[in-house]
Amino acid sequence: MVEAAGQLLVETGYARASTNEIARRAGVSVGSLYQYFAGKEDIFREILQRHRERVLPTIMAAFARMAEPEEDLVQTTLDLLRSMARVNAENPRLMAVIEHELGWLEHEDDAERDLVERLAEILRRRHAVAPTRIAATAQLLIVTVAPLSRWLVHGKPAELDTEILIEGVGRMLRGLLG
Amino acid sequence: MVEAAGQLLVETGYARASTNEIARRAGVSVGSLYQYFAGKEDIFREILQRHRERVLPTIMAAFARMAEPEEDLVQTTLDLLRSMARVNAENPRLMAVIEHELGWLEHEDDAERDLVERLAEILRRRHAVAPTRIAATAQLLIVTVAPLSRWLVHGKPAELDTEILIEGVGRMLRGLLG
Amino acid sequence: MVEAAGQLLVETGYARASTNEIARRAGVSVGSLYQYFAGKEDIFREILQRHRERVLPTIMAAFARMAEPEEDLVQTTLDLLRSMARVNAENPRLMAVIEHELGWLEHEDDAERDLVERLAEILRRRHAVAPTRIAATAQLLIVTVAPLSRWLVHGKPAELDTEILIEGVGRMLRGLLG
Amino acid sequence: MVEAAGQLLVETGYARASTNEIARRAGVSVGSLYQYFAGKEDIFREILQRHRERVLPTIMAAFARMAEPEEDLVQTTLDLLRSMARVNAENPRLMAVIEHELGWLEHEDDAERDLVERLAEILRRRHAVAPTRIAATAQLLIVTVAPLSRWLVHGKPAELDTEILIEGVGRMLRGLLG
DNA sequence: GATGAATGAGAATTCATTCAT
DNA sequence: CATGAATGAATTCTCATTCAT
Repeated sequence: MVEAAGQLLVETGYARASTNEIARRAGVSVGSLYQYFAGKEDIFREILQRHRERVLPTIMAAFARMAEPEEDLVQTTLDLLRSMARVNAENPRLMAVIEHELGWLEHEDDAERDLVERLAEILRRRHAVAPTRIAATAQLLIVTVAPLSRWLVHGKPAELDTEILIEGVGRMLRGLLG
Repeated sequence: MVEAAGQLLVETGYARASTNEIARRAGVSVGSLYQYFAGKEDIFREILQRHRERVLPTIMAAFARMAEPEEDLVQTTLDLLRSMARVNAENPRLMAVIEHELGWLEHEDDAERDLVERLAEILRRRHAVAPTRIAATAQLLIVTVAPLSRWLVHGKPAELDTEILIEGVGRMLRGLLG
Repeated sequence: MVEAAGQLLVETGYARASTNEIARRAGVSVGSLYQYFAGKEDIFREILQRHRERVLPTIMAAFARMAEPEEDLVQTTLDLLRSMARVNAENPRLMAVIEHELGWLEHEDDAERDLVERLAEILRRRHAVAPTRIAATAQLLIVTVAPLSRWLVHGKPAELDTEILIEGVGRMLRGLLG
Repeated sequence: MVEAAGQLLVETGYARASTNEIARRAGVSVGSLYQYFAGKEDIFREILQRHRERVLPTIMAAFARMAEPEEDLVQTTLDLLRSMARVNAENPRLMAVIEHELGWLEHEDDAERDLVERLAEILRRRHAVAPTRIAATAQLLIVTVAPLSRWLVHGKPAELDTEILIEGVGRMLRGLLG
């Protein structure tokens, strides 16, 4: 059902994705759909939820490595970027549309705030940057890496080599963290 | 009329902004609206268009300064970031909604591609980076600065100081361009 | 629902017969109407269809009699004319409006072609006319009888006696077939 | 203007032929259109009117010949049929649509009634048929020849030879007229 | 729990007609 | 007379949601 909704979201957009059609594609009745979801929005909130659950472990794994003092911060961040790009690549169209069309139904940067908090904690423990700059640096990392990972998948022109881009990002990160 | 549409977009979102209500607010009849716009989408496309026309001069002015060899590339880029944030700040709610709700009707690839091209030309003339890295660097600058400028206005937590963030961006840029 | 549409068609014509009003008269919601019909045209196409299904058995029965060698061709054709006039007379207003207003949505060529074919076969088996004239004669019969049967019901001036007219048609048929 | 309306009538049908589009095609403003016509219906009534004015002289000429005792009634009627078919052939699509779509805006069989009257008078003077059958015969002739002439132009299958059909009609007429 | 027909408010869009310029 | 922008009532059609079976 959520899958059917995802398909339709990609094909027609949120507005034209009707609950009846979602149910039809999922091979259930509209009635059943309303047994499991409170309404149309709720289905797409679930899509968002699953998206986060898919992405979060990747980020957490990267954070775990970043927390290790012997790991290079820049390298692990670039690895994170690569991982995120890989996750996005699983269903690039869907990921793109989730970003484009489902933004309005989340008030909760809670998740993002939490990530920033964790990253700040890591920077603090590793004495990676001056204490006054920790919060801003953590934010900047999150705010920069996320759009980049999406763009790498569905925005990047084909003629641009990914590794050269990643190397450029590495320079940016070294400037920020160095 | 476009103004009325913008207001409604902010207040109710794209889906609930009806053409009849837009016309009513603009003080004209629906018929007139359809004399000037091909349909609902078209009105909002116009909003997008005006948005771009509002933003482009700012970018072009910054590019002009970047092209001057005596200007510091990083400083002018940060100025660009500040200018864009200022433009976005003129009507933060509208900008936010344009981001969140109107993404699906833009195919602004051409516009962005053009910007990247101009920026690449500047980097080339200033010998700012190695020739092999020009394209990637230009892309990275655009892809990084654009979301940042938006985020500074409608995503940034209030407790974070803008200047510290900008300084962080400065470090990233110096890393990239240095 | 089709009945309600028929009523409205008679009362107001195709253009002024709105889907909402049709639904209201049928005692259902517009939504239901659109669950069963693809659109406005579709409802009226169904009216046409039912009309044909009502008329066809009459024609087929007459054809069956015409196929019998012992039956008089002219008499059975006149009987067909009378039957068709009777069918049209069941709801003369509706038949008239179907003629006048629904012509543009029929491509009944196939149905008519089939009738001509069957009639030609009958003429051939009965050696009613010279082989070279069979096709033309069958066509002529169909093309002449059909409008006549309609005209008898909703075109004929009241002061004209039907039987005298039918007798006249008999003369024509005898001329054609004799 | 009437020409533009005729074109549109053929291309889109009465319902979709808008006054604005008619004016545009005619190269005048809607305002002007309403200076010359009382409304949409009026334009199409004019089309009907011109249609009749185009057809009537042909019929009258044939009637004049029929009135001559030395002319063969059947032959002149067949000539009329040929002439009418020729008139229809000038713009077959338009003639067909006029019949199909504009029927509802004429209450006036006055014109037809007049024709029947004249034909009856001719039959009476020529003693062509028994007095009791004059009215019915005249009607039958009109009612049969009119649809036939239209059908010859826009309904007749290409593989059917016109002259064989006309010959068949001749037989019918000879049967009818004695 | 599942079903899916029924609902009907609400949306987008059209177009005959008017009237100030 | 000509113009054509403006009008807005009316129409077609959609779709989230309900509820009796």
